Amino acid sequence: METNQLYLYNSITGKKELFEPINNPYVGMYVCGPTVYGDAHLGHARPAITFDVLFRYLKHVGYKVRYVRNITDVGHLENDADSGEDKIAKKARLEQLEPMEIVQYYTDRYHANMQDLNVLSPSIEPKASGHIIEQIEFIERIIKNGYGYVENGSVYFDVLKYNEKHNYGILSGRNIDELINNTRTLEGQEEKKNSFDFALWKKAQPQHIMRWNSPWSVGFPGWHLECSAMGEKYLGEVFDIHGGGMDLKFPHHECEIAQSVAANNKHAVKHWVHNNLITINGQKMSKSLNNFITLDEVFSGKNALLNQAYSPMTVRFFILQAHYGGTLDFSNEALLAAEKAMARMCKAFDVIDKLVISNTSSIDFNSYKKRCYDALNDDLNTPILLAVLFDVVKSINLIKEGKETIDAVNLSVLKEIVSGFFNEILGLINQSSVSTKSNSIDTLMEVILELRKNAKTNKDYATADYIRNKLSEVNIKINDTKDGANWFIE
RNA sequence: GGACUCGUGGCCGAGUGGCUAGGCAGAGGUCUGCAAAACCUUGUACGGCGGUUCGAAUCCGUUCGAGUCCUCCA
Repeated sequence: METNQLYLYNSITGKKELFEPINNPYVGMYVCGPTVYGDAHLGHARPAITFDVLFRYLKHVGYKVRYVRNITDVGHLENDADSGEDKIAKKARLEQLEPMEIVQYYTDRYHANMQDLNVLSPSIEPKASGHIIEQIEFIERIIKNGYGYVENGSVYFDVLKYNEKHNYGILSGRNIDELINNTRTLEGQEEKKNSFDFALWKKAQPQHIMRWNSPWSVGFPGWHLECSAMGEKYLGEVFDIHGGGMDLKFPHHECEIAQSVAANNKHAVKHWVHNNLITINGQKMSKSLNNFITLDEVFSGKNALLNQAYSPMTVRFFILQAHYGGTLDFSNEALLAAEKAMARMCKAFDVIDKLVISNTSSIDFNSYKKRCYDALNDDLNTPILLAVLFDVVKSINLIKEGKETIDAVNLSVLKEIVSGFFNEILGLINQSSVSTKSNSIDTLMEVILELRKNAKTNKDYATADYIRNKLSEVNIKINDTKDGANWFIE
């Protein structure tokens, strides 16, 4: 699709911009992945799905995409920690486990959640702990260029110095003067020249279990460094897209920009894309606020905030029903609405193979297809795309009822729309058609429905209702239609 | 306090200077032994107050409210 023009909102310019790869047809995309010290929650599903769709769409239109999503397994500090203690190390002590054991455990669980959500694996999933050498080398370059200083075994980034020639705050719209006035006084800041300087390398305290040798001290890399180092390693000094949650804009991504400019004298990222947050009761869902629902809990329904379990596909649909740039508020009502909406869509798609093919078509499915592309090309507008697909659903139903017609050519376009946009790009899976594929149960139900049909013919409604009610108790639902009865598992 | 974002019908959520978003719920209907489901039809919303305009929910100002960030947490 050479004519396809994707416009993406660029956080750094604040405008929708035509996406043009630096090195067509190759596209490099880096997205901040999870910190693996706990189970993923609903909030983590949002960036994963957002950038999964972007990844899928870029591939769909013909680009060769290398998608790098990191695993953060070192270097992060507790929000409320007494004294800057590595998050993972702390949990390790509490649970009497090796840090890497925890990393492995939660990484596996994260992967399982992602698979449930039908999120494709990234091309490369690098771990911070596996790139200590690259990070040290990156720091050396920053120091050599005069933007880092060593103090007591730790290395800090000199923001003020950087800001003389460059613009610190370019992404988040902050300026240094405000940072000076507004930064709170915190403990453990004495080593830094300025409160807003950030660490590139941190000397390990005795309680830190995760530690590596470096030219400056035995310690661990700073919190923003891994993305700069790994992005450069796998995507080059300059690459196309960097994604992540809104909450990462400052300081994380701001610091990344500063690091890359300090090391290479150029901006590493052409296009910044930020997804918004999932809120609950209007507030950000996060670990620190302790108002989160893990994905496992959503899928099982085991959380006091949940009225029921919601399938991974319901969650995916729910997230896609909102534009990635806006907040999305969690509620049982909204999840339930998504579940029903998705079911209705799937049921319509199920009847496509049973549609009667006419000589002419009263509906032009190519125009739907165009609207699908238009929706995605306008800053990945998945809610609009879903609205178009609901128009398609309506058309399918009208054809089914004989009120509209479809010919063979349009039928193939219709199938293309479903497999292309619904399955391939949005990554949704029609589970109603998948779950009923069991030969023995099919045969069994055929027999039962036959017996019930006979009962109905004989006006033995007591027996007919008995069959229906009893099976309903085990979630096998029977519906009578004018073409006979059908059944499904609820 | 500062930076930024947002405020749309019962709920979720698009959009935008004049033309139906969509979904869920509700209402009416079709179908039907009954039920359920399915399908069809249906709503006239854009925080308050000013202003610009032939015309604003959409632009500007102001006000109220909410949120995110402002930390050595991604």
